[in-house]
Amino acid sequence: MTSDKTIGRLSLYRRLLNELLAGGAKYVYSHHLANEAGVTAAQVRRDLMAVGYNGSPSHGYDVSELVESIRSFLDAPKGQGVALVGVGNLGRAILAYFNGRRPHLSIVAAFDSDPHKVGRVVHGCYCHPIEELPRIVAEKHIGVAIVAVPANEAQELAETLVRSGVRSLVNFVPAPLHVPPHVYVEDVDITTSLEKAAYFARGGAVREEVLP
Amino acid sequence: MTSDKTIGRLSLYRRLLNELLAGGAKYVYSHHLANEAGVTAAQVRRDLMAVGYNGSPSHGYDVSELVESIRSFLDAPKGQGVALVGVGNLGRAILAYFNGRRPHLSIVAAFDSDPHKVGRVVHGCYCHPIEELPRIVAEKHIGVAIVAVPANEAQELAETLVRSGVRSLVNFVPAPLHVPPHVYVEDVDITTSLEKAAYFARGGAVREEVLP
DNA sequence: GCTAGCCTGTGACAAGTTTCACAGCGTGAG
DNA sequence: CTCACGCTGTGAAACTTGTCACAGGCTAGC
Repeated sequence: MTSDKTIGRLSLYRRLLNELLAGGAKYVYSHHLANEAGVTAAQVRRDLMAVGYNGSPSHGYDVSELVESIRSFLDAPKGQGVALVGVGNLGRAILAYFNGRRPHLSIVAAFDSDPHKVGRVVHGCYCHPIEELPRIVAEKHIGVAIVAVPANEAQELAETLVRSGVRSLVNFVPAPLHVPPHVYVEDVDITTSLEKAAYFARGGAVREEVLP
Repeated sequence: MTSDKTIGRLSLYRRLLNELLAGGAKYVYSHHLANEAGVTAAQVRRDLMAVGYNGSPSHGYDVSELVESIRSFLDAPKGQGVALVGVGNLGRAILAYFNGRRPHLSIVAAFDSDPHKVGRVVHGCYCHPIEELPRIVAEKHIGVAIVAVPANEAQELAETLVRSGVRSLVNFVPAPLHVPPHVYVEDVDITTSLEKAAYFARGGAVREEVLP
């Protein structure tokens, strides 16, 4: 029922709220959070309906309580293990990016088919041979996988992952993956993003914010 | 008038069509292309209305003509230069990713504020000091910039880029950039993508908490 | 030459998402 | 105490995006 886009914004709100918390703020109004996030106040309030936390009309939202509500809504109760497949340039950058930062959502295993990479520890993560993927994914109850392999290996890999029990993929390959309906795919397509940006660089982009 | 999402799909269609072309296909039907792209046939036809190319009811679309039509619709007539700012792990991966592959949309300059990176050639791209950004962007008529710097430098950088004449940003920083309305921002937020994937990995339907 | 079949292009409709607008309430000023 | 204010939560309107369904037309086979 809760939409894709709402989930994405909740993730963003949480990060912004954590910053506010670090800055010492105790309460926050929807319009303030909206301004930080670049959306409207009504949208923030609508999104927060999904998590079920109620703010006070006089002070707004209690920042730490709201963070906790979003956390219990978004995060799996027991944490969630993530597998990274493909330890090339992009895979290594992703590992570095997430390294240690996220306790509840960490990359617990890396895989590659290249024997030169297998056995190495990359940014704190051991690289297993791709053949062991089904066993390790099952043993560690990994539900999410990041696909960062060459394009021609992606579809076969996706099928292996799904057979091994993965429920959700983050796909960095610029080609659509064909998976059964119960599997969620989040595409991160840098090529398309760049081409969109190039298209809108000419012609008119219409946004509403201004420089602070 | 043509929406964001249509542009993204056109970029995808073009890549799929190029693959078909490489495979020797001469004609393609909307339902075939739709199947490759993971969308419906009606959507493909609707999207292609934007580019103005007409297929034939009997053979479908002429692949190479269609590719050419999409190209002339999407790409800037004289090509488009792209700047990359931030030559860290992610920036280097992006450089490697795009290296040489795209003639009409190539990264023509890289920038970093770290003196250790300045002057080095990374994946075929010279790294300039950040201070020279306004001059080089103006001289090379760069309209698109990729933002891959630490989060706390992103907003200031965005303002510098906009002042230097950049019209469009691809933002890899997990925080929204505040820019004037004429500037387009394409967010590529890996953190949010992963959190979305994690959310949908569990049934999604099964909410653990109900009303208090 | 005619009919059956399948395709495209597109108006009309449906679904999904965002914004509007207002009731209701707690707070602080007078 | 009372009033006015400004905020939240939410039904309903507005807008955006995707799908349906069919007219029109080319082709193939008879």
